[in-house]
Amino acid sequence: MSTASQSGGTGLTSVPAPVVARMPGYLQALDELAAAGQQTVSSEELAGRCSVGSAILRRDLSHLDFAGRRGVGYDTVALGTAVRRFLGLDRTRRIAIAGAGRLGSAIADYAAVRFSGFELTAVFDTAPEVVGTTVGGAPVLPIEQLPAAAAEDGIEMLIIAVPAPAAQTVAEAAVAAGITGLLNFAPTMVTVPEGVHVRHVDLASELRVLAHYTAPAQPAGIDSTDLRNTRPREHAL
Amino acid sequence: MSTASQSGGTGLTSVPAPVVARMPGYLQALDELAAAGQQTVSSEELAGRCSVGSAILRRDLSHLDFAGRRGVGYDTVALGTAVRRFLGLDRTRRIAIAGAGRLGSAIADYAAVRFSGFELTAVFDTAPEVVGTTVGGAPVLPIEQLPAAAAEDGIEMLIIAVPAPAAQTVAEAAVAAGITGLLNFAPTMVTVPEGVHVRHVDLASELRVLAHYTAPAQPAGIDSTDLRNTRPREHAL
DNA sequence: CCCTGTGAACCACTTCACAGCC
DNA sequence: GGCTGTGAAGTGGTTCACAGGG
Repeated sequence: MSTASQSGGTGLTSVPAPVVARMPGYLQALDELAAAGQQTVSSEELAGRCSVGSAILRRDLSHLDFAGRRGVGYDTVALGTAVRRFLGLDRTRRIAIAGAGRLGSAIADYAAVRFSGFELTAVFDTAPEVVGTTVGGAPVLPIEQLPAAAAEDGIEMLIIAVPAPAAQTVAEAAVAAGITGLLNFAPTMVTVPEGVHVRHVDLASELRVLAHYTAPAQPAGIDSTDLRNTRPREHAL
Repeated sequence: MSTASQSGGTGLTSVPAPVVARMPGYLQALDELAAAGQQTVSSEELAGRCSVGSAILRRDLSHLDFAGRRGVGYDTVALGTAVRRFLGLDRTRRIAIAGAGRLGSAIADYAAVRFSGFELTAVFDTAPEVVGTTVGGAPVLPIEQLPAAAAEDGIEMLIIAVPAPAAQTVAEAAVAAGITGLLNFAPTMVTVPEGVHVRHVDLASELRVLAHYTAPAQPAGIDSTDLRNTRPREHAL
């Protein structure tokens, strides 16, 4: 069985992954509403802003330790707080970036890194000419210092923005340093031991998926290049 | 939030969105295998490389106009061709980037943009000092020329890498120019008319989701430490 | 009434298991 | 024997619709 240990792990009732994935959207909308001075939202309105159905929004929120007011709606600030806590953002999370190249620098300067409950602690790189400089308000350190800096500053997450060949090595160093969350931008799959979370973000994949949806209808025609398979299976749809 | 809306104009895709999302992973693995000289793969081996089950891989491939050989496996090159066609990458797709800032430049230089079946045709920006330069091998043009360039060069997809406040405006210009696929990196939701596909890629959301999974168990409420590698490719940047 | 919260129905993707072909 | 392709069963997220509180 491949990935045998996948859902077993930490036993208890976990929140479905799709629900977790929607939470940041709710949080952003709530922050905007709160900033605009709106005190309450109905599930209908909030759902509309997030392009989801109101039923699913209500069910998602039922996973939170929070209740709305029937006949009224949700308190924007209080719900935002609840969602933040759910995401583990009720305290500031320390993050670092591996790779001070163009991508790493762009990410470092991206406001979200600093204003969404995160604190960029360091950027790691191997190139001597960038070590010692500052990127996105954080010092660029030699990658050898990752373990020490991670332990010292309590870094919990690492954004991997290095070339593909270096990604696995960086990931392993990060794991060894006690980091348990990786956001991998390198176009390579990294493997990590159980207990470490990796989210892989791949521009090429995204573009390719988009390409599928923007492709004109092409019924499989005679232009087919493979002639070796004698059975031209007809697909059901 | 990820794109779930398909229903392309011609009623083509009845292929489930999760299947489409996994195809790029198969393609990359197949390309690697083919480059390594391996002629056939079993579903077991290919699935292992993509961290999915072999059953799901076989079912995914059943959506293609392609057949493997029982007792042998799949021809790596031929299957790669079939997957490429499925993704609409059997012909080169023209793309452009809006925003020649750090992020836009990083994306433009990203090899995947050029070596995965895409051709970067132009980069658009408003800043006079960058217009006229070259980024990632493509000319930087004033954003006003988007419609003309899109029509002239047959641009089908646009990567939005502009500041959030400009994203919706850019999206509307793109739609008006006949572009039907948008990859939005701006931390804002853009709304488009039906028939246009948007994939939203949000670093802040990714980090927040990761924060949830790396958060220590919480006293009140539901702790969820869900390890499942749920959707290996969904968001990017 | 209005809007939330949720049991129950629904649907869609996943997984199993094996028939069919190599 | 090995491996694909697929009906059938299983699972889990979504949607419905209404009970229940303000």
